Amino acid sequence: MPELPEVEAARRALSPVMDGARFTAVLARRPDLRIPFPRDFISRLVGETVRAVERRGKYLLATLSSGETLIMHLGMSGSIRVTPGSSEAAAGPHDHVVFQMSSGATITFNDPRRFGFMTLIERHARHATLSRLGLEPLGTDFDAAALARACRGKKTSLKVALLDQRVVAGLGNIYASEALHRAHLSPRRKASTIASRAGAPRDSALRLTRAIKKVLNEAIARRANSNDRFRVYDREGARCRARGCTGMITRIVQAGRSTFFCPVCQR
DNA sequence: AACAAGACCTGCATGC
DNA sequence: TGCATGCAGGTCTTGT
Repeated sequence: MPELPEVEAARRALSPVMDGARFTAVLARRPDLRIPFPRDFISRLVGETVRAVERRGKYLLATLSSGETLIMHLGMSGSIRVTPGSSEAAAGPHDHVVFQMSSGATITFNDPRRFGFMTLIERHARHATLSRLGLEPLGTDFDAAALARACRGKKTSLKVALLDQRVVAGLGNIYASEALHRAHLSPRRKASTIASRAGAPRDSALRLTRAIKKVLNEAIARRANSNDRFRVYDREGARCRARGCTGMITRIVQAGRSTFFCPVCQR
């Protein structure tokens, strides 16, 4: 499920019950998530106070008073439940981690496919993937010039480049397709074509940055991922929703993943 | 170095 | 009904 908007929604749910709160109990019910828990995961958490819950791309980061950071990733099917009061009895299938906080809340991490994980690190820079994440699409330094720079010289398709977390952090398979449609750019274009030879942003880069922000902000504002709101994702064979366009949404496979686009209005 | 393909794991929809 | 197949919103590793 989770791309940046869903992760941001999780952050906003966690922040009020975690910020300034202490871990009073930690339950790791199933040890074999994508990354195994570090040794002493529980003892390093219990008693610690959360300074803040932040998000970087699709990663949730809870900084602790000890200086360590709790990293949470929802993978493909992960979700986080926040319930008031102690509700250990409610732990169900695929509830892998349960936090009891001094704020009174119970936080439950559920993940059927177990592509998600939780771990503890001493410093952000120490985490290989985290330290290599690309532009934060809702951050202040995300603009056409930065995106063009990140795509310069890239021979992959635009869609595959947008999926690469080292280019833009947080876009996933749905919103990469949605942003490209909104920008009227073909997912098959070479990524480097949004920059001039010298690396300056073309008009397409400007349209794409605006489209990415718009698509993500709208999704955050509306919270739920209801399919009928998508312009292209999972709409193969349906009519293009772009103003004045009579095209039909097409599905292709790029880097092993479905891409949906309109071949008429996306060039 | 950059890219494609396969791997990880479970659940759901489809078709026979 | 049962069973097989293919697909899913993410990343990591392996091989070219």
